[in-house]
Amino acid sequence: MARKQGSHAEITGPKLREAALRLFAQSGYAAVTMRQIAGEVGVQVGALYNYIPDKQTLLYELMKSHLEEVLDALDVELRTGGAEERLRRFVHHHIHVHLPRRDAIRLAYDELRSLEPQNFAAIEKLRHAYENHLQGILEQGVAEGLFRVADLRVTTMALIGLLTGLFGWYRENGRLTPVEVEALYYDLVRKAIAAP
Amino acid sequence: MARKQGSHAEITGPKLREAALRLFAQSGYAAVTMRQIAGEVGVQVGALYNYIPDKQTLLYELMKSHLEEVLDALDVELRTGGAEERLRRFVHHHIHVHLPRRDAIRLAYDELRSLEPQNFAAIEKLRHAYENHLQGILEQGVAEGLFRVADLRVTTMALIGLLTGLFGWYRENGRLTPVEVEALYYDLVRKAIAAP
DNA sequence: TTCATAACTGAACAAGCGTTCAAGCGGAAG
DNA sequence: CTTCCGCTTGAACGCTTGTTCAGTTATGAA
Repeated sequence: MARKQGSHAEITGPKLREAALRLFAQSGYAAVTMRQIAGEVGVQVGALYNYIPDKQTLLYELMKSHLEEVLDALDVELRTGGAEERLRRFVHHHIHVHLPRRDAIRLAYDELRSLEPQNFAAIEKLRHAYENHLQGILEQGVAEGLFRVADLRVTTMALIGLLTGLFGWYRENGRLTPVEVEALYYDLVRKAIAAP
Repeated sequence: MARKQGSHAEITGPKLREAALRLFAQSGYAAVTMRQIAGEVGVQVGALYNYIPDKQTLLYELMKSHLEEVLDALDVELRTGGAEERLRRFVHHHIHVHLPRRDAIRLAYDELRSLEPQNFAAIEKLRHAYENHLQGILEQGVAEGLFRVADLRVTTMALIGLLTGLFGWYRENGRLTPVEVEALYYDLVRKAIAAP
């Protein structure tokens, strides 16, 4: 029977994932050692292997659970509405979900190359699902005559790049609040694809 | 007296830099071993150290020489012209210089974290110089009444993100030629900041 | 209080790391 | 042809890597 109290498992498990996420995002998967992670958790290396089968699976699970979480929330958010309203919600969701999770999105974009082929394929699929949400909104907007998009795929990828670049330079304690930055980014996106 | 023919130095040197650039961009600095690089060059590990003092300096020199090259070319390109013309040349230059050098720009953006503090500071400076070129164009455009920019710094960073995201997904043998993709990206940039 | 066992320690493992260097090869200079 | 030396080899160095595991600790259940 599983112990419910007094067990460290329910502390060490999350601490391990937090530390790994932070360190992987900061220094890159290959540059982080299991001993570094153990040090942050406050435990010896060997103890980590009560929670994960190996380092590669740890990376994969971190990326997968983040992307699934974000996609689930997005599905709900975009269920209804016109193209303009859905675009606004997409930008809002993208920025507000990721800003407090900068480490997670940097993993999802930078560390694809550190995944073994099978894991890579699974994560790539989730990333495509995310891109396709935006692409669907653009299609809808074109159909509604609200947007003008010269090339659907290129515009989708360009806007994803625009929105994701934010996490490379934004600083929590900088000049602008998340709300201000969201308004500025939405304005750029909206104007870039507005029908004349 | 330096040998001019029959010496391998003038073959091995460039081959080393090419291989290192490719492998670093592909797998990340930390994940690439000196033995892997030597293997690609067709030489034993020890031989590499006739050309570089150590691995870290190799990374630094690759990033530095790429950025300096790009900046020098940009200085010439943007010397004259109105804001609209200079913006067009900036986008043209950015895309056409980097597309055949995808590895180099990925290094410059992804591997900043692999640099030791002193090297990091030097590279960061060059990156800022690049961003400031675009920012100068935007300022000029606003002064000329051609562009409308709500926040100069945010717009600069957003557009850099937009333009740089391209190198994450564009494929040489894909559906679109560099010229087509440049036109599409320029259109997005132009509309995003156009004065009404 | 006793017992079972989840959680952790501490040491060990083979493999691989960046870097060094004595020794040898082979083409250019004399 | 002989000498010289830039370039390369092949082995070695001390250290770190991810992972394993027998043994210890400490907790909740009985």
